[in-house]
Amino acid sequence: MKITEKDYYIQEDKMYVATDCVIFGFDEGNLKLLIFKRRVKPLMGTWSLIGSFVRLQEDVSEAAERVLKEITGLENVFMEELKTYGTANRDPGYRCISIAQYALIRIGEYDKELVERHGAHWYDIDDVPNLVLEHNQMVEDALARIRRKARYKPIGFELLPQKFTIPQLQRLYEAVYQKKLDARNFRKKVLSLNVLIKLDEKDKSTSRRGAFLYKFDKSKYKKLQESGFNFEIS
Amino acid sequence: MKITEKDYYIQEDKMYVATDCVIFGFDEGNLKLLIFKRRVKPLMGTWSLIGSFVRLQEDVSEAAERVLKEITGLENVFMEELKTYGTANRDPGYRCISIAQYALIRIGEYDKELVERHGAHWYDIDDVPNLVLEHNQMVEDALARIRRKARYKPIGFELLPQKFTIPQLQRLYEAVYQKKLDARNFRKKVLSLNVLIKLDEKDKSTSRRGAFLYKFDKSKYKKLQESGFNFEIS
DNA sequence: TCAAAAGTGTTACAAATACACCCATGT
DNA sequence: ACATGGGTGTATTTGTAACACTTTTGA
Repeated sequence: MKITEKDYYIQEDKMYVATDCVIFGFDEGNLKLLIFKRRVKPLMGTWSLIGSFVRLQEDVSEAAERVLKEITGLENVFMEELKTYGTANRDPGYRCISIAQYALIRIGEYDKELVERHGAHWYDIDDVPNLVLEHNQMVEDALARIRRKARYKPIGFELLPQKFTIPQLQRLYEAVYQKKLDARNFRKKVLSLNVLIKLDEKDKSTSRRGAFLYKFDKSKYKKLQESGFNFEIS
Repeated sequence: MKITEKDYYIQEDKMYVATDCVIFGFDEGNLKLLIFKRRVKPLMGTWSLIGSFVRLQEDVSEAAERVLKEITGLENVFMEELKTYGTANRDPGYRCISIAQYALIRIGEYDKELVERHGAHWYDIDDVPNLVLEHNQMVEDALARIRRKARYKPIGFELLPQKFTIPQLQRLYEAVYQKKLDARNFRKKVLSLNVLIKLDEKDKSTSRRGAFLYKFDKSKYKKLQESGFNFEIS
């Protein structure tokens, strides 16, 4: 027996539900944020996170995946709910709550043409302009989240290309934690986690000597994500 | 200039937004959950978390506070967003997303008459019956959250009465972590956090000798909540 | 040959763990 | 006097933190 809306809920209030996406990338030692210029009213032309209204027939997470794919061309990206921004007066149009998500993506793997067509731009995380509504707050909250989370889950690793060097991984952690780490201690700790596979190739783009490339042992990496670890370092 | 709904949003979908509240308490060595019997259709008579639709003119968090007060009489309770349950088909009535919250309350401080009038009941956390919709999932997720969170924030402390003994605090942590802790190490660690004030009174309800009562140093306790700590123990 | 980043080990210190007995009191 | 939970100290282990020099190689 299908229960119809009319029966029970009709006297309650309906509202818009949106989802906004804080998209982090990592490049050249800097943590970066992908934002774009709004092409729709209201507030057309201002910088904004990507987002969308959630449709009746889609999950909230599907809406986030949809908009991410529309703009970056990416699918199967690490994405997680951040929190709900649900104050009554947050949207100047009509009552609308937003469920913010954050995503970690590999810069270089997204569709550049798509991004440009949508007026998107990567900003250094320390250099983000004013965004629409409370989107700057969302970015701050997402940053705080990944800074905490990086201490017990190998979350930062989602941001690197498939093959990466240990100094590269270290620069990522330095960007996330915003402090210099000791190279010996870092290497020791990372290798002790036992999820890296050393390759025979070297990356010579940052030094004459070159640094060995590594990749993740996917199954061990997954176990580590489930069990967590403790990554306090220098 | 007030922007009206009609201008921009009218072609988008609206839906119901609800909030459900996972309410934890602690008593006699057990972590407990407050649930109640639904008095409204659909699914009248089944066990359920407390919850409510969010109204157009109230914040999501206000809706959660409203329903918590209606049923327990409590205000100014520790409550935090858990996550959104937003699949398209979760509600048999009409599209409705729910933003789950979790609250930690002091058993004994809530209004018993109110609770009974609303058909509420405290269940041991290991003994929770089947709940409506995905509410069992919400409880599991909330449990996982507090178990993790108890390791770096003094979150568990919200569950104790104003005056409490160290063995009581230990039993709380044992209930949250689901393992026995070493009394000496526990005491050492807790006292080293430097947020407890020893009182002259003893609680003799659990032993002939009695255990000294303590209370929290509120300002130090707040600082600890902000800065976090590390509570890995035995 | 030199500049610039990669790679490597050891010691000192701090924190967590394991562990067993005496204390206070009501009955 | 005894049963029950409260309270205490130390040695061991584990993990983090601090620290400086050699290697490689393209220009």
